[in-house]
Amino acid sequence: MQLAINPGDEVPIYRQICRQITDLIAGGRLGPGEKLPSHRELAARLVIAPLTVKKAYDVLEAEGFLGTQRGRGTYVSLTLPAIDPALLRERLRESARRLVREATLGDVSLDEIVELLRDVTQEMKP
Amino acid sequence: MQLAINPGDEVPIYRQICRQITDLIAGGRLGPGEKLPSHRELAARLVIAPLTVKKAYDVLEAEGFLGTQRGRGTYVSLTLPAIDPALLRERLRESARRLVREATLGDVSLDEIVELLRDVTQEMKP
Amino acid sequence: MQLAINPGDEVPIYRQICRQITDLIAGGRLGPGEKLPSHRELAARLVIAPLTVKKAYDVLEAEGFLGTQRGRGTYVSLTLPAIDPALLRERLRESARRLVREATLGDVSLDEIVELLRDVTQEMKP
Amino acid sequence: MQLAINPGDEVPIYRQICRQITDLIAGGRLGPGEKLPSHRELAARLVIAPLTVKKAYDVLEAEGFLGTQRGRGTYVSLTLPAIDPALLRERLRESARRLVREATLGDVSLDEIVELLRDVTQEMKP
DNA sequence: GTGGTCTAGACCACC
DNA sequence: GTGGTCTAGACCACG
Repeated sequence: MQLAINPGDEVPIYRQICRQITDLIAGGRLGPGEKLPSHRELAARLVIAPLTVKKAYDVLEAEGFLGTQRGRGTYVSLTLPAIDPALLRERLRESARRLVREATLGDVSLDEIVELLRDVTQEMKP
Repeated sequence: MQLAINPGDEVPIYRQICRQITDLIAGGRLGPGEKLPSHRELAARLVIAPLTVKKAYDVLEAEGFLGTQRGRGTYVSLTLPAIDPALLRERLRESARRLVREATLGDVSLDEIVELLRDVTQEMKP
Repeated sequence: MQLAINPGDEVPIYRQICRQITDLIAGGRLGPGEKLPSHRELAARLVIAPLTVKKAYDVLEAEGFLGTQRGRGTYVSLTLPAIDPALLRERLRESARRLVREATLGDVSLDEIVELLRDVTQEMKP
Repeated sequence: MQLAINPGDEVPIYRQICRQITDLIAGGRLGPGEKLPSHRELAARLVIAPLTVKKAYDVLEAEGFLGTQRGRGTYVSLTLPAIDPALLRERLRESARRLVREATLGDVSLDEIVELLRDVTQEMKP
């Protein structure tokens, strides 16, 4: 598992980790039951404080993506969380609106956006 | 001009205001030269602190979307800011990635996303 | 709001706080929309580290009992979380089993247990 | 003897084992003098480390529920331990409080809880 | 002043 | 070794 964090970024480190791990899961590069590095090890690799990684793991566990077993480690959940369809729709709408807003301000056409989406999808698939 | 803010949201109130105003501009519902309500008035309408609206206006002015004329009020800039193409590309990519990530986790196909984008675009146009 | 924590206890401090706050909510002594003390203030009162209280608040927020607004404070949610009925049943069953087990080992009759439940209920109501 | 453990649970595995064995004793399904499987055998059956089962047996022996005879195995004690009444009362109170808390949050009436208790009691008797 | 994040370091329980 | 908890202290962003 390979993550890249950017300490100077506006989005907090622990959220960057969350985002990248859910990306890996969504892309199938992290499968159900797979073991993650211990929070200490990952912290050492990323050269950040262990608690920061642990917070990311905690959030993902609360959201149902990960499960931990004391003394044994942290694993990808066997059953990924079902999302409330109404909530999902609203989230997607908001993200779509954001994308369109940014595109409009930059004079980027809808077709170019669709192209970009395909590109990004390829990038994320395993 | 009609805005809706959500105090409990993760994104700060002043940014919610910024976002919605740029939305209105991008959608053409706020044209160049148009006058905005005073920050005090808008604050009263939204039931928040005037300083919060002021901060939003300040940010938008710094970004070139708005201009203020002392004693006369705040107006939409006559010439909207040109955005650094590289920065724009990166922002779009990130937003696209986010959309794809959410769609994948929710089992929503790319075609459905494209449909959603068209829908949202219609909604935002004046 | 008045809490009592026991640092030597087997159950972690932050969970003691969670438990007592949900108790207050369940008993109606903390109503929807009510403001909680800041995590720093509560920490000072309980003579523990602020982060410990914050963790409790974070957990309760993730569970839907509390909501926070940056710069303004932490409040009891206006809409308390709906619990999955199946999950609830299982939890209740497990708690009931535990109670019966302890009672059996101590030769306490079911009637005495019912009496105890009434007693405890009174104690928790406002 | 049939146990079910859940590695992902918040309560440690060795305590899950303790709890279930005391359950069996309290319910009469494990009588005084009865032989338990060796810790190695039980560990193999549960697919966990032998040391974990050993720890559970050790705790139960320390509490007086089990007795071991070197080279012969582990047995249920002929005389079950008397429990400190004050400690018992406090434990019962806490478990009762927990049950009431969960019931209140889930809008379950006290009568339904009493019904549930009778049900569970039946289930646990041999 | 309030919450949000990060750090460094400690001790414990579990497997 | 792993995760779980707690501390003391720092800096930032928000309202």
